[in-house]
Amino acid sequence: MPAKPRPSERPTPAPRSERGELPELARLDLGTLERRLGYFVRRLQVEIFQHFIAALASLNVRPAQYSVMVLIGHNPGQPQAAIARALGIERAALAKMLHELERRGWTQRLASVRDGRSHALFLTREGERALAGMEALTEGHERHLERRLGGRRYRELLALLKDFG
Amino acid sequence: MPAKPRPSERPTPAPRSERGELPELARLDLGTLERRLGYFVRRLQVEIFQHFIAALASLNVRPAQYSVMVLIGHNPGQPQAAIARALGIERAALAKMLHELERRGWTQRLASVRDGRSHALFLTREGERALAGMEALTEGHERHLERRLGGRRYRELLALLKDFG
DNA sequence: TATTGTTATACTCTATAACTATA
DNA sequence: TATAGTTATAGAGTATAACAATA
Repeated sequence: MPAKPRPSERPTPAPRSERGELPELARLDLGTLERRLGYFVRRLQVEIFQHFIAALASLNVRPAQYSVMVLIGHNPGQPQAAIARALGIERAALAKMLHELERRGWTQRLASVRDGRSHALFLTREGERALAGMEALTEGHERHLERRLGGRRYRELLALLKDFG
Repeated sequence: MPAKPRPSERPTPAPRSERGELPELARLDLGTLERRLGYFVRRLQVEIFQHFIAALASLNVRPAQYSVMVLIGHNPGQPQAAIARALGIERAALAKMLHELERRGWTQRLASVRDGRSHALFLTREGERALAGMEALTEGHERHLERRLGGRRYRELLALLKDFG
């Protein structure tokens, strides 16, 4: 549904984009946002997460849950604090998430033999299977991003960010 | 506070980072997250937003509020729907935010003369001043990001993302 | 019929504090 | 005294549906 022109109600003419087209779709002026890295990073992150959630809708898995499953899968036996620290999330948030993952039968907490305070985390057999399913869907999601961004931009972004992080 | 080594409680040796150091700080294996653009974009976005919020703490302005102020400032007289669409946020969320911005005396809603349904948005005189303050602090924030990421990576990221969005 | 702005609801995320049990 | 895990709370962000007024 094509929108109608938006009225500018002041003598001050609303600035137009540099491309010179008519304001039919009201391409607004981003102003100083054009120079804010956070603005563009946020827009991209939101788009990526939305597509990720849709891609994994059949498993009803959110990005944060996926990242926890991956980390436990690659680091079995680690305590919760180590996982939380590695992902930059709060211990409290992780505890709540693990409750849910355990309820689904995907993760397991075993009392640590070396430190009575900590829980060693593992995936269950079923959790391994679920993770395999997530990885298959996530691969498809990643290939979608590659097409969406263009292979070159995708690779350059990944290299820049990975090198930094 | 240096942490102690984390126990791996299974025969399976926990994978270590490629850098060969001892697992004193338990650098965990990111596994397949190493190939997920969304993971790195999210980590960067969170770091940027945290610093932004701290940098503008004296004004108590959140990133979304700042982006709305900038857009209204550069596109005076636009209706709410146009602002919401340009920023990719919900009309409902914007309505709530404008309530707050209006309460602070920074924005103004005038009934549109051309469309009885819509409100033309403007910054007040005070809003213009507040925005100027935000821009000064945001510039400092942006220069911090440039140092943090390295000037080259900062510029490359901004160019890649801006060109895409 | 469709759109604008609004309100209400629900759910997720985040941040914080307080608590216990261990170290 | 510090840490690990837990619980509870509050706040922000997001998504959705419903509604009145207007187009």
